[in-house]
Amino acid sequence: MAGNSNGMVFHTQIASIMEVLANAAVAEICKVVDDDYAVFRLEITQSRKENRALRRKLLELKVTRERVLASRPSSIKILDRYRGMARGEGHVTGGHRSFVKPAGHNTWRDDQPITVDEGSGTSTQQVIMIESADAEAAGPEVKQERSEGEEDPWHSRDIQTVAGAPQVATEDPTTTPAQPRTRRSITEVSGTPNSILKSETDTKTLTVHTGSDHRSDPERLGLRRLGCPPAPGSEYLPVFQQIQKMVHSHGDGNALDTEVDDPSCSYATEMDPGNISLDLERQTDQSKWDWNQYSSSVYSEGCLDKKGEVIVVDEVTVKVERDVPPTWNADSHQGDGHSQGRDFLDYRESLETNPNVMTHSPLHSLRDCDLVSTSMGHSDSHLFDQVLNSNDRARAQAQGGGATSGNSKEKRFLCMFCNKGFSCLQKVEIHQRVHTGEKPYSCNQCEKRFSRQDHLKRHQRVHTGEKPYSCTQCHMRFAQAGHLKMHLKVHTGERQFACTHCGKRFSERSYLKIHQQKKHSTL
DNA sequence: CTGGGGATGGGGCCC
DNA sequence: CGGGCCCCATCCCCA
Repeated sequence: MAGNSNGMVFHTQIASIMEVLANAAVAEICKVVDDDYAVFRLEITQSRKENRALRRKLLELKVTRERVLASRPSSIKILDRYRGMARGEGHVTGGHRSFVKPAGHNTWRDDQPITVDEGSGTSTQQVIMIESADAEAAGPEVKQERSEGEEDPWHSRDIQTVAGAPQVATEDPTTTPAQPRTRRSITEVSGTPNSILKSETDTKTLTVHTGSDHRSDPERLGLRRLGCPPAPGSEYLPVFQQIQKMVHSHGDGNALDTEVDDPSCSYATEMDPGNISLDLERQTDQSKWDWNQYSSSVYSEGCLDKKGEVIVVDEVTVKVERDVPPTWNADSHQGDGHSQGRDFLDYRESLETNPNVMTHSPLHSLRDCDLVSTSMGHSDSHLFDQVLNSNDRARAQAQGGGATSGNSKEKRFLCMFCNKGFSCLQKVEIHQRVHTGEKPYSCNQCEKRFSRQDHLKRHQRVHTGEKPYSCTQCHMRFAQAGHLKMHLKVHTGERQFACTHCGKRFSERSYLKIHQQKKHSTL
């Protein structure tokens, strides 16, 4: 019995000890979880605080910008002119007074790289200008815009707990296991149906997601090569305007706030970081980069104004994704072989292998523009550092005697994007509009824009009904010589394009091509 | 499906 | 050098 009694006491003691240990373990686990959760909440809180600060800064910036614009009659003149142009397609949506494309375009039109949103206290825009100084290190080339006195959030992140959140005694923000984050310029757009900014958070990944099927775009041709890469050879890289973020998470896009407001950790709390709202999908809208907007802003209708040439990229929608290295998303351009992002990659690749890039770019005068500097995080800087370093390398190589031949008849002016050679500066500048999407010449009757003046004139025959080319065989008249030439084949019965597979002949190469695609696509 | 017309993009050349 | 034109290619729309 005594043994049993001792055994009972022993078991009781063991049970007691076990209970104490279990309680201690649970308490420890709870503490750890609470701490982690607190850290997470602090991250979110900090993000919100940063966003608020950034928003205030942007508002201040906007006010300053308005003052600047108000003091610049020429700028306002351009703005007003464009508003007149844009009355057909530009809409003032909600409180955001901005020129937007028709529904489904998700592009903005601005008269200047710096655009003022009127009538909305919440609408802000921010402009990124990547300034590539000659032979300078890539780092300083990317300017970080900060308000005065604002410290780098990476280095100075004051931890603040939200009411109701568990207190964390002394968490060193710099040593917290928080995910590295990247501050980005944020454009908050309110009232723009296709440009909804759900919330603002930091982002880790800059994803340029393009690849729109321009066929589905009513203004497809105008958007065809929008958002092409910045000019690597230019002293000033393009201005990325309206870096807009769309934060999506768990359906409603407000999950971040929801998560933040969640009750603090407890025994029952399951923390699944992967399911927390930081797990945000990237999603960018198509046809985001409309260099035409820039064109119409810089140039008057059908008139090329060389002043203030900049390259503007509208609306790069950036979303948040965890653990993804900064990269240009080349996989997101399915269905469009000429996607903008792909262009950027191509251009980067070409830079790497282009020893003769010369710097003949209309972007050179960018320095004359009083642009707002950039606000980019280091991941972005890293991204563009690659570009800029490539740019510098290419430029250095060019200066080293790559393509500077003394023979003026040589095609020594190389396109900085595709390395194609041209005999004179003007040609290469015009050609580079292929890459930049710059369309300085706009039709004053239908808002269409063109990269070349002769194309504009040719287009305007559509409105005038002028058909100077008439068929001598019939009464058909055509606006273009090529149309007449093609038409003449109707009379001659010429079918010079034969299918190599079945022998069928066609009058036009395009017919043959379609035929082969449909009939012999498997060959 | 094919053909025709319209429109646009881009290069080259001429004046 | 800039404007203009020619030419070609491509795509879209429609009958």
